[in-house]
Order: sequence, then structure tokens, then C-alpha cells
Amino acid sequence: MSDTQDVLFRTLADPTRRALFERLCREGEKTVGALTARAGVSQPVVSKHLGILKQAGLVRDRHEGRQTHYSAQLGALAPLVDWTSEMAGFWQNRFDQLEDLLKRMDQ
Amino acid sequence: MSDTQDVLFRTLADPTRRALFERLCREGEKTVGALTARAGVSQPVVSKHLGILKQAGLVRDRHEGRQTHYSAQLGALAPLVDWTSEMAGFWQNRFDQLEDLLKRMDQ
DNA sequence: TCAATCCATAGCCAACGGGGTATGGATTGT
DNA sequence: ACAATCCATACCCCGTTGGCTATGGATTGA
Repeated sequence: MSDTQDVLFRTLADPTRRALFERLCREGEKTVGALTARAGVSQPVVSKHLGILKQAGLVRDRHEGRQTHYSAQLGALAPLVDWTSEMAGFWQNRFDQLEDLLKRMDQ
Repeated sequence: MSDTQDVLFRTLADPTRRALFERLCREGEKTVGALTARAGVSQPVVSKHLGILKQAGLVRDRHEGRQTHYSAQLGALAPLVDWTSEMAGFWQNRFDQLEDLLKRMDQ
């Protein structure tokens, strides 16, 4: 139900955006130019995606002269981890309930 | 790079679809009719979303007479968990590298 | 000061996708 | 046999969005 999960999923759904985030995770802080060089899309597109990633809290930007450095904010992935854990938890609960049922049937 | 991750993210990006999957996780197996009752969208839309979820491996369907029962396939979430772990791992590596650098500088 | 570089914004277009209604096949009930 | 129910498919519509080019502000270098 939480809206932050929705933002995260929608933001990471795009391959180009996810690739940018992955590069920032793998290689650390990068400038827009460096990211554009191997992104396969134009610089304005990269800037737009970085803006969306920033709005989702997945990246930070740091201005230095005329270039902007972006870096991954890994903590922002927490809601995603929580969601998967929650889903797994529900499954576990239902599994436990099934176990209980089988035990009761066994008696 | 893996394509299964892309499918998962794209599939779960839609709120309606994620809500359907969540209900199946929480409440277990449901028929299309039962899901439609509280989905807020029409039955054909529910069917379409279930088809997409099935194609992504997130749900199973079981035919019984004229109704179809759907249930969550939680194992399909594994690539998503792997991806987040991988991203966290990269971050950890870079943190370790920073630690090493600081240690070397300290000497 | 003037040119060049870096980046963000604006505007545009085409494609994708999620919504609806209409319909038909399959099954169940009368 | 006929009606009714359940579901899936086909088709259309429109809003969203991801891509592009053009442009301009800001900064650096000459």
C-alpha cells in the first residue's frame, strides 16, 4: 500500500534507468558526461533519468563547477527489501497454517 | 543484465498487478471472480494482469470446471532478491575499498 | 571578453500500456 | 436443450513515457 514502494518499482522498471543505477552502485560516483558516454542514449535522456532516480531517492547529486556528480543511495532500496520480505512472510504464515491444519487432521 | 530481472521489475511496476500478487500472497489461492470482486477494475483487465503475472512466473493457474484458480509462486521473487543483494554487495565492496585506502593512508 | 564545455529544461513525437466494452468458448444448472 | 455463469480473447482508446533535437544558463579556458 505504501507509496514509496510504488515509486521504487516504477523507477526501476525502466532498463536504461536501472542500468544507470547499477553503474553507480558498481563504480561509485560518476559525472553525467561519464554516464552518458556508455549509456547508449543522449545526454538529455540521461539527465532526465537521473532526475527521476534522484526524485525516488535512489541517487544523490553533488555539484562541482560545471559538472554534476551522481552517486547511488543504497538505503533507498530498503522498502523494496521490506516488500519482498513481507510477501515471503505471508507465504510462510500460510505454510505454517497448513502445517497446523495437517497436524490437527492428524490427531 | 539478466532479462528475468527486467521482466520482474516491469511486471511488478503496475499497482493493480502488484495488488493482485499481494492478495494472492496474503490470502492464498483465489478464483478470477474473487479477485475481480475487490480489484477495482473489470474482469477482462484482471484476466490480462493475471496472464502477465503468469508469464513472469509469479503466479500459477489451476483450472477447475469453468473457473480458474490462481496462486502466488513466491520463488519467482528470487531474482529480485538477488539483484538487491548484488547492488548491496557492490556498495559493500566499494566501502571495503575505501576502508583499505584509509588504512593505507594511515600508515 | 569570447569560445567552449557541461548539464538541465523545454518541446515534440512515436510507442507502449492499462483501461474499457463486446464477444465467444466452456462448463454448470434447470 | 437452454439459460446462466465463469473466464479469456479481441479490439479500441487515450494517457503516460521514453526517446530525440534545440536551446540556454553556468562555468571554465584562452
